[in-house]
Amino acid sequence: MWLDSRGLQLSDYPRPSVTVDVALLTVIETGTGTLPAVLVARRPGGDWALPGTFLRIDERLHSAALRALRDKVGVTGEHPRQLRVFDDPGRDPRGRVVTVAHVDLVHPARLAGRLTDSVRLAPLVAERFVLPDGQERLAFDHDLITAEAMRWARGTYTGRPDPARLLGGTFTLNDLRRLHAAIHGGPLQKDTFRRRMEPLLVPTGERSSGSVGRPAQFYRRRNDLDN
Amino acid sequence: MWLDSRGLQLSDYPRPSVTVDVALLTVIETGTGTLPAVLVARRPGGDWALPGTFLRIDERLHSAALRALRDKVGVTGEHPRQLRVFDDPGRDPRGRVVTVAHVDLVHPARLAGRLTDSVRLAPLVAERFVLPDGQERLAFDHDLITAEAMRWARGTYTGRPDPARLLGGTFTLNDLRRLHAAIHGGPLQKDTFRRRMEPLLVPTGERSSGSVGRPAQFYRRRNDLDN
DNA sequence: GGAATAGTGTCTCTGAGACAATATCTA
DNA sequence: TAGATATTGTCTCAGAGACACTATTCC
Repeated sequence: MWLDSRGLQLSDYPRPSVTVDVALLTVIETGTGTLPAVLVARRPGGDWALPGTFLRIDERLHSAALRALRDKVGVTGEHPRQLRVFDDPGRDPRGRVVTVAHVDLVHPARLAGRLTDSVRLAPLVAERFVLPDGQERLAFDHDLITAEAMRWARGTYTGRPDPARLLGGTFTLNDLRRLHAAIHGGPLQKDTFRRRMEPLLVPTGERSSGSVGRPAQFYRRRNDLDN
Repeated sequence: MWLDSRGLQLSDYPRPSVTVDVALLTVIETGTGTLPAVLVARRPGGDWALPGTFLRIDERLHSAALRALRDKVGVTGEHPRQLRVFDDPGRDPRGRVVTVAHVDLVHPARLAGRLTDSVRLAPLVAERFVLPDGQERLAFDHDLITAEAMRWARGTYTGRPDPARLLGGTFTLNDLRRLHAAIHGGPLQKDTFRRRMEPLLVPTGERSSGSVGRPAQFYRRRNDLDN
């Protein structure tokens, strides 16, 4: 066992606890259009927070993030990435806790069966995530984390069709444009958008039907790029 | 004091230690040209590592990074930023330690007076940082950290003249181009480079002299942008 | 004048952005 | 047919990239 110059081991020193928190983002269809949303879980006290957990001593951050998703919101199969560490000394009333925030962006169908009274989706309206019960803020500093997670999502979607496969296998350019408008938070011109995206897509040959107007070509992502 | 449902507090649970490590990058002039370099410190065992320290329980990451720079390499006044957390379970032989890697890019004059037998600059040659004593690798996973730090540095210098003020107040476009070529790792065309940079600069009116060839205009950074 | 370095003119490509026309479906 | 949506034509503008030319200094 390793000992330092004073004969002490690492665990003899006071040190902060480490948690992971995961901002699991998705998009949902509402009456007024497509909106980004984040998955939140109700805590014992009744307030809402991102799923998170304490990092165990021999655990990797990625595993802890997966465990938080499985145990707190019943979601499996995601691929959370590190966002950054949040370390404000007053951020957790339980004691000194720094958290490694993670983020992922997933298809809403992966979450649909998991929603309960205490696991909900909070849609983004006017740059704020709207919580159930009309609550104003997420617990801890999770409002900061979700804001940074949305910035990450916008970054990954600019210039790429659908890296998180939010649209499934095939989609029309209108589907894709509505998705990007939702994530970006504003309208996008259809011809410019088409020309930027088309080289990254391949038409399937099938066309939409059943609705009014000229049928649209279906596309899928070119898989020779990180689309 | 906060207690959980089992009557235990946070410090009753086994948990990893947290360190911060700082990749302090700079550029140095050598006989063959300008090269990026990273500040390394010799450890008791004789191997080289980035300056780092354990995060104390009530300390912020930023403060710990500054403390590591002050205590381990005698450098003050820098502004390290978070890179990401490195958490490989075997990365530290002393026990379970995750590290929050930080990075900053500073003028070599800020380091020149601090170099000693055990505090040195390792220049980047052919995508590898060359250590003193002909040693192959940095301690722990610090080779991974320095590689990611260089990626960060390249990102911050693309499209901006000199955000880290590596050239001081005034410089010619040739000075600037040599700096960018060193950081980017390859040659840059002078006319294209000039046209991209000139809108971000303001000429001082003075011109170089004393050497062969047509004198060059001196410039400084426009400070109405994050240059 | 010759060597060396600084700075500019110009051409080609590419892509964004905007407007408007044309095409093809449903009701 | 009218209405709705998809798709394309075209014009302008800006910037990257490349090549070659001109300008100004020191020796």
